[in-house]
Amino acid sequence: MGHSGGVANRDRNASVPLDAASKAIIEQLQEDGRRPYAAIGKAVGLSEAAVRQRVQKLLDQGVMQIVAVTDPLTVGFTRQAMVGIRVEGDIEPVADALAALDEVDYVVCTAGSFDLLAELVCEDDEHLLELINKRIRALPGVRSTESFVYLKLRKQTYTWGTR
Amino acid sequence: MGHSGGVANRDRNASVPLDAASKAIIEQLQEDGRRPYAAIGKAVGLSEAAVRQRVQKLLDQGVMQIVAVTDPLTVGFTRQAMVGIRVEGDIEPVADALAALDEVDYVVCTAGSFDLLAELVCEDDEHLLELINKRIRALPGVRSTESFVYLKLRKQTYTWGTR
DNA sequence: AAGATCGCGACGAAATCAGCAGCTTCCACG
DNA sequence: CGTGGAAGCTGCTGATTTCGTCGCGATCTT
Repeated sequence: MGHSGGVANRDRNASVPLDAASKAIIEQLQEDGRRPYAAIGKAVGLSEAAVRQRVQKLLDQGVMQIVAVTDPLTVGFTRQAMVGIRVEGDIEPVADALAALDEVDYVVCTAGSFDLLAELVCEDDEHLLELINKRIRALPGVRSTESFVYLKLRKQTYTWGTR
Repeated sequence: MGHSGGVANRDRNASVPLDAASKAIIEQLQEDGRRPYAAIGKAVGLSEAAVRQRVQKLLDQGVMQIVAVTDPLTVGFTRQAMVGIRVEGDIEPVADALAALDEVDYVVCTAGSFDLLAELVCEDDEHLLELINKRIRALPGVRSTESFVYLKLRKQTYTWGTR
């Protein structure tokens, strides 16, 4: 796929333990992804070089990524939806197949009345319909799906900090 | 709230028309939010200053934001969930109330068997339980909720490009 | 048609980044 | 205990990038 790979792709469940300094660095970059290393260093009490090394390592490890995020509705994707999926048999291969689709930007395994949730980004209704009916429901192991078409995005933040 | 505000907070439904150059710039920054302006300029055929001015405008307009994103599970939030909510009466005030909660990082109005979807980020089970039972279900207008606790994040990308 | 506005390219000054060497700390191991 | 090694931090230097500003040309405005 043309994607550069998202968080949790490198070490799937690595659960890298983060010390206080790295968490503080992440919080700084959650506020502004382009904040200079020196400014971050001043805020967290490290030298500029140390911050740079840590940031690079966090990126390499896949713990975080620094990217531009947009509201898809404002950049030409007029239809978005969340799809709840019930699977029979192994969930993993279905999750993998979903993750391989370019229009799917988010896949999560869940407990509850769905086994998987996937967020879809489409150009129009026709595209969305084709994706759900022809490609997602056709995946082996998919028992049923339920779609929630997005009407309005109300909140989208990335600054939840760390603990 | 302590949040800096997400996409679509400034001009809610602004739908700013983006020309090809701005779209190309956004795509560059979706790959790497720290890519230098000069490199972006070379890729999209503009000068460094032009890229810089356009990026600044896109940020000011709220069309995009450049931030660090992480898998919350790796930074100390052990419990995440999506909550589907059925509302009676106006949806807007409920959406506003949800958006005001710090633990809620994502709120969207949907068509389908839920009126709203909200993503929650919590520190532990107790925190999650308290949030759903005491604060979300107690909101006026909330008829019922259904929770999907996250077991494993499989894909999370922001590089869907533009159209 | 003159004037105003907007976006872009150009350029210099200042800030930032990248790589490297040296130092300290902390363990593991003999 | 003492030593080797790894990891992390700092300070340094040169290269790169960012930032403010200016002038130009195209497009609108009146």
